Amino acid sequence: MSKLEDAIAKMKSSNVRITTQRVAVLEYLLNCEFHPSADEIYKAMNTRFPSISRATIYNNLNILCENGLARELTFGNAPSRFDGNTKDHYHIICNNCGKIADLQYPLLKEIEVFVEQIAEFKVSHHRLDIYGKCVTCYD
Amino acid sequence: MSKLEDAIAKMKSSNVRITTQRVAVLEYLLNCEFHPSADEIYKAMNTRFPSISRATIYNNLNILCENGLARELTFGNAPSRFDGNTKDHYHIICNNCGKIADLQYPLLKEIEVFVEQIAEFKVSHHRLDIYGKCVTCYD
DNA sequence: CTAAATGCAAAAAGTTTGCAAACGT
DNA sequence: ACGTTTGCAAACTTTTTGCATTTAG
Repeated sequence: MSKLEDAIAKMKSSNVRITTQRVAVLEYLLNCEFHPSADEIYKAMNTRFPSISRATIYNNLNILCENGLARELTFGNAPSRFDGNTKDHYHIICNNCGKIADLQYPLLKEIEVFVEQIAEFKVSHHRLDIYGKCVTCYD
Repeated sequence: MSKLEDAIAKMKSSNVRITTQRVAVLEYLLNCEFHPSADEIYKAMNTRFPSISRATIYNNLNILCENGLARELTFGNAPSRFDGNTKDHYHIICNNCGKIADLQYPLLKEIEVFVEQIAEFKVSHHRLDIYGKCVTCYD
């Protein structure tokens, strides 16, 4: 079962309607080797669906994220990036060119345990981003 | 030497001009027991300076951040929050009410070392946020 | 005196919303 | 058929910019 078929099955079981545009956005995210912005997704979709609207892109991205089929990566005032990889992982971000790379690292469960102990707080998840300069950006 | 005097000394040595509004923003941040947005800072300043402009707030926040006297905490499409505490620390954020608490935890140097080893990447810093529900927000 | 900061208004950028028409189930 | 999604335009929010006036050093 391909990742796309798997994701479509997930949509069906969550009663998320299978529309052409929605599947196209999902497929694009699953096969994307970088972390696209809504606008980049819009432009990519635009070649196949010349009349697609940005609102449709945003709407579908939100629905996919709400249903665990994509992740939104927010970066301050910069446009959000989207990630079709919903497995837990961290990110490495270049301060200079903005490139985002995935970082596989053992999940920091101990910090979550610590927080639940010291604070009266029920942890749901955490986010870790490493900033710096990528190879192509340092002298 | 108070935190404010200390910060003003830092401004002088960085050739950052000491204006009434700038010092007021800085003082507000240093004494603020929460993490205010630009708008909250604007409203607080507005009582003392009825004609202050949002542009002045943003301008000063940017200058303070650029000079290491404040930190901007970005949260996606939600307005940025500002932190007068420039010592390294993490944050705990409530998914429900949005409240932000400081988290003192030993800095994760080992992850930075790891990233520099596996990736060709010069790390400058990292950010870690813990999400979940605060006491007042869980049943 | 000079360069930077202020206040104002307008612009910019990203995202959301309202609505009629089209579509999925 | 029904309710959801689409596409369009307009609205909205946060932040930035341009510019004349004021202020700090």
